Amino acid sequence: MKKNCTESPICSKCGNTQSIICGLNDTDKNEISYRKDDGIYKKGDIIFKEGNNAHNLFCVHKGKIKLSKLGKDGKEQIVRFAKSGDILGYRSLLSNEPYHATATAMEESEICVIPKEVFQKIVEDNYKLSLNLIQLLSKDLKSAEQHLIDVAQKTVRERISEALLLLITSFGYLADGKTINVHMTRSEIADLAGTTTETTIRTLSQLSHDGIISLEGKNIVITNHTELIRNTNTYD
Amino acid sequence: MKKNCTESPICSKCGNTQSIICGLNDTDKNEISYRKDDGIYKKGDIIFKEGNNAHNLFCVHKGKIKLSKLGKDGKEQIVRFAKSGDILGYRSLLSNEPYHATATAMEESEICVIPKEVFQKIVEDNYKLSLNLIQLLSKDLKSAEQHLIDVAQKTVRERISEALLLLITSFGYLADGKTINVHMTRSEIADLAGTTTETTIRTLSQLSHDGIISLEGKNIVITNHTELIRNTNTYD
DNA sequence: CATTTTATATGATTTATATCATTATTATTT
DNA sequence: AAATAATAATGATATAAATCATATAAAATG
Repeated sequence: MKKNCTESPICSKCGNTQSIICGLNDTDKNEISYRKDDGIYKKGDIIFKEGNNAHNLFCVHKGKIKLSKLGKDGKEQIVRFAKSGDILGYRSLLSNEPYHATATAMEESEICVIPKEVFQKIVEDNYKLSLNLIQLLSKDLKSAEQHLIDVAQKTVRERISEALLLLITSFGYLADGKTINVHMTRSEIADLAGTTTETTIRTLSQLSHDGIISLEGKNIVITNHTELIRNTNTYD
Repeated sequence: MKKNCTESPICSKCGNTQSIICGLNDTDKNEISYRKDDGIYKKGDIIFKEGNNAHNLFCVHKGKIKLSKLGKDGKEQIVRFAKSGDILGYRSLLSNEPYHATATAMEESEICVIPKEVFQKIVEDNYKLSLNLIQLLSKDLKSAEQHLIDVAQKTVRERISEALLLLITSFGYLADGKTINVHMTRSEIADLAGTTTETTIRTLSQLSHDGIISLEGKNIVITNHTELIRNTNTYD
């Protein structure tokens, strides 16, 4: 559910320096600022749906988003996350396809909505931007392939350990440097690791029992990072 | 093992019209023809290895290639295939990273080897090419994400059915219109479907018993395509 | 604040698939 | 052609994880 926001972020003054939009010149940024719409999405709100026609590029100004696809019997599979500075939907716009996944806000998020034509126009006269998009796609493809191997070959305990590490790289820690900076239900973690809710609950409490993590309400605290990595059974 | 070939294919006269190289102008094609090297790879030959530094773009002129990554305990996972007209290694060249996967010839293959600098130079002054690369990456990412869900959520029988369909879309049929145009061992099919050799053997003979396929020596013949699709348990 | 809903926790049971073991068949090499 | 190696085929057994069932705790809602 999108609502209008009183003060819309201005692209040329956006704090997200790592965003792909930031590499653009001021003319382009101003064009985007002028044409874009701005939306606040509440926790659980759907930003776009898998299979729907793609009309916009989404630029996450603030918040946390999960990208998921529907699998067998409607079971959800989380494919990746997005946070401040990330852009969503560009793949569909570039190849004129429907959205590949469903984007859901994991917490209150502020997202700039840039119309398809504006984005396409800017890509057309920005060779540099197209190279950056290639980098982005390469990165996403690389992690998708890795995720594939993980899910295909690892045990549930290894996959859940991987999932926790992914949450850390995606969202980081709270100020204490050990509490994962995101709230997810056991069921969502299951959708990420490719297992069931019950097994996730059991495995997390095992990890907790083994002193690797600590479950404190909605928070997951990493108490032994080295051991967590060892539990993923990866060597690189 | 690379050998010199007496008559190297000339890019401007290459029959592979679908290749990304074909969209280039004659100047670029001639530059590639002049600078490229040409190699014949025998069945089982490794074209490049996961983790090695990337120095070349590979353009498959003829043959069949499997791209695989090493997973847990050295277990192989096939991530995709390449055939005539496909290019390999471009992702690593564009992002200056080592090769992401190992490329192995599945049968005698003829592959043009284009030096990194030549490719990079051409990408630099070819905006159109960079857009095509984006399309390619998008396509690969899309299928990687689908493959992820398949492996995560489907049963072995469903995954093996998917694997057979992937072989069909990758390599097509022989002239009879029903024999899959590629030879793979049960172990390789297992590496593709993410299961074990024994289970693959059992499942294939079940599919054969159910009249969906027919196992004729090294060949797999699809006798009931509709039923094979139904066995993948996919609806789209 | 009571009530309904949603999330977490654990136990018991089942099942798909891996693993181990052996034999048969088909290729490859000498 | 004989010998060797690689691949395919089956059976028996073990096991990780799903499924089913129920209980408790926490959040959301009227």
